[in-house]
Amino acid sequence: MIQEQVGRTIRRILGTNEVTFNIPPKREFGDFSTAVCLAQARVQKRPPLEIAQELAQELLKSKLPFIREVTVTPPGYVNFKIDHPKYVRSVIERVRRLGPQYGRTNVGRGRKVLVEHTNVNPNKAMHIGHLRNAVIGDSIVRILDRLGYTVEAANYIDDTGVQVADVVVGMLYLDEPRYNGKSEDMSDIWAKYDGKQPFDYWCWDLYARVSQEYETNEPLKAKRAEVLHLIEKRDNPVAKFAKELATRIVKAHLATVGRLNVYYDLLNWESDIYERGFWNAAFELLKQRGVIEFETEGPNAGCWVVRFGRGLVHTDEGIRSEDKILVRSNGTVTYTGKDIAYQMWKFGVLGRDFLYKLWGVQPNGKELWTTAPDGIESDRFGRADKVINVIDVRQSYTQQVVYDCLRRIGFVKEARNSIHLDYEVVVLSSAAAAELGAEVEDEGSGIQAMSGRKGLGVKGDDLINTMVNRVRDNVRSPESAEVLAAAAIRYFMSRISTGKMIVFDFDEALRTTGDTGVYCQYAHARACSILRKAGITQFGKVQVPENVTLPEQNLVKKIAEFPSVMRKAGRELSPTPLARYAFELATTFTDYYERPNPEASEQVPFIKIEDPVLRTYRLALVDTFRQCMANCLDALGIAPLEEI
RNA sequence: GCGCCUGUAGCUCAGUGGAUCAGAGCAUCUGACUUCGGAUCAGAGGGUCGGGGGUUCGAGUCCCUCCAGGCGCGCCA
Repeated sequence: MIQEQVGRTIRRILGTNEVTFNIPPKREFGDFSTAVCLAQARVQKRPPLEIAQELAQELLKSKLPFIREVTVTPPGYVNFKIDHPKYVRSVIERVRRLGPQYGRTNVGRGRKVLVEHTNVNPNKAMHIGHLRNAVIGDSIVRILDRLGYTVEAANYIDDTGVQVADVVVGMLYLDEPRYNGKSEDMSDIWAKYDGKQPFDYWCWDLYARVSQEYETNEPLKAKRAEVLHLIEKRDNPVAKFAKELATRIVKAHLATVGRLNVYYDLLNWESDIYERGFWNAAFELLKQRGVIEFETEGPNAGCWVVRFGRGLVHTDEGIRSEDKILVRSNGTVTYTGKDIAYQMWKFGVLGRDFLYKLWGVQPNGKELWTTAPDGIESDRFGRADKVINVIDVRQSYTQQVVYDCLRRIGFVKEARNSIHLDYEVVVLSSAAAAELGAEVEDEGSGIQAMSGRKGLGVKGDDLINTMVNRVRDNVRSPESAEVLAAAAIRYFMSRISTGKMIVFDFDEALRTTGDTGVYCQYAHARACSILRKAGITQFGKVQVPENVTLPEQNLVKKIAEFPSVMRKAGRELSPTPLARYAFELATTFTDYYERPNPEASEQVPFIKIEDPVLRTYRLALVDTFRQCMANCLDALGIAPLEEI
C-alpha cells in the first residue's frame, strides 16, 4: 500500500502511467526503489540522473506519510527509506481493523463473472487431473470473490454423452443378469453393484472393462449407439437409469472435491440443455445472421458448417476441410454446436433459460442449485458480464471456435468477455504408470497420459487418502489430518503455473517438508499456539519501538504485500502467486520467530519477554501475521489450522 | 503442413510491464533440540536461464531464428 501511494504520486508528477518498484542491492540505499527515471530519460531526452533529482525534490514536497527519506543513486535510481515505527503501526492497525477482510478489494464491484470448472464426465471416479481443474477453478472463484466480483461457480455435467452411455451399457449388458430391453424395474441391475467399494470406484473398473470388451465384442458395441439414442430420447427406463447413475456419480464427485473445500453455486446438466431446446434457439440465430451454411458438395456435403481457416488444408492424416461442422449430415448437432448455445446462455443472450431446483446445502453453508426439468424459473443464474471456462489446454481450438461463433452472430462484447482458462494436463511418469500396472506403450517419451478407457490413472480420493495416512501420526486430531492433507494437495496443485504440465510423482506430491502447504499450515498453527500460550486475545494500543529490527521490517513489508498479490492472482487468473506468497510469508514469519532481534546476543521467546510494551508489540506482530496467513490460505481454499 | 504451450541448479519449480534477479524447495554434505510447536533453523557445494542472432544504457524477461519435448487442427465427446 505504501508503494501504491508513492507510485500514484510519481505518476502524477511525471505523467507516466507505469511505475514499478524493486529492492535495492544494498540496504543502505533504502527499503525500495524505482528505476522509472531511466525509462523516462528516453521519453524526455534528458539525463536520467537529472530527472531523478527533480523527482526526489518534488516527492519531498508532497510529504508522503511513511517515507522518511528519498535519495538518488546513479545512474538514476530513486530510493525510499521507510519511517518504520510509523509504518509498522499502520500495518498492524489496518490488518486488525479489517480482520478477515484484509486483502479484499472492490475493483470488481457490480460485475458478474461465471466461472465454470470441474466438468467431469459422471461415469467414474475423479482422477488427479480432474482435481487440478477443480483446484484451479475454485481458487479463481475465491480470488475473484475477494476482488469484489459477483461470482457464480458452475459445474457442467455431461450426463448424455458416450462416456455415461458406456457405463450404462456395462451395467445393463456386460454381465448376467442382462437387461431385457423394456422393463421399468432396474433393481436387479442395481444389485450388480456389491457395495464393497465406493460406487464411483466400481464404475471406474466397469468403464475400463466395457471399453476393452468393445474391441472384440461387436454386439456389445452396437448397444452403445442404442443406449446413447435412448438417453437422448429421454422418457424411457434406460434414460432414467442413466440419469440415476450420473446422479450417484455426481454425488461421489462432490464428496471428493468437498474434501478439498471445492464448492459450487450451480450444476448444469447437459440433459437440461437438450430439454430446454437451447440448440434450436442458437441454430435459428446462426441461420438468421448467416453464420452457418448448408454444404451441398465436398467432404462436408449435407452438413451445416461455419467457415473457418482456408478451406482445404493438409494435415498429417491427409487433406481435409477447416470448416467447422455444427450439424452432421444425419441431422444431429455436434458438441461445439451445443456449446455455442450454452455459452450464449451464460451471458443471458440466448433467449432461453433452464429451470432450477435446490440440490442441497454444502458444508460451507452455501446453497447448491441444479438445473432440473421439473424446477422453477429464476433469473439469478447465468446473465454474466464475463465467463471463465476452466478447461484443459487440449480444448483450446474448440473454445476459440465457440467464442468466434458468438462474435460472428453479433455478440462481440460477449465473445471478448469469454475466457478459456486453459491449463496443462496431469500425466503419469512411465514409472508411475508401470507401478499402476499399465503396459507402458511409448517407452521413449517417459510420460503416459491418464486414460479412463484404460482405467489408467491415480484416483483423487486415493491421493487424498494416502496423504491423510502420511500425516496422521503427527497430528493431534483426525480432523487435522484431513485438513492438512487437503492443504498439501491444494498447495501442490496451486504452486505450479497453469501452463506447465504436471508429470505426477507420488513423492513430490506427498512431500510434507519445505515448500509445501504443510509448512504454511505449520507456521499458522505455531502463531496460534504462541498467542494461546501468551494468553492474549485482544490488543489495545500497540506501541512500536523506535528501532524496528530487520526481521520485523521484513515481516511487516511482506504482510503489506498481500492485497497486491491478490490483485495479481486475479489479473493472471492463477493461484500460483498466492501459493508462492503463502510460502514466502511463512518463511518470513519463521525468520522473525527464530531471531526477532539479530543484534541481540540471546533471543527471548515472545511470551517470556519481561518488558510489557515490547512483549505486546512482538505478539501483535504474530497476530498480524496469523490474520494475513489465514486470509491467504482461505483464498487458496485451505482451511487454516489453529492446531496441528 | 499450420497453430499453441514448455525448456532456469542433479530433480520439482518461482521469477511482477526490462534494471539491484541467478532464486526457492527437494536431494547431498556440515552444524543446532531441558527454550514461544524441530513437519524447524544456520551454513556449504551445485547455473553459459535449450543454442544462436537482434533491439537497448541494460534481456531469464521483448523480437527473429534454430533445436528438443508436449498438445491441438474429427460428421469423437
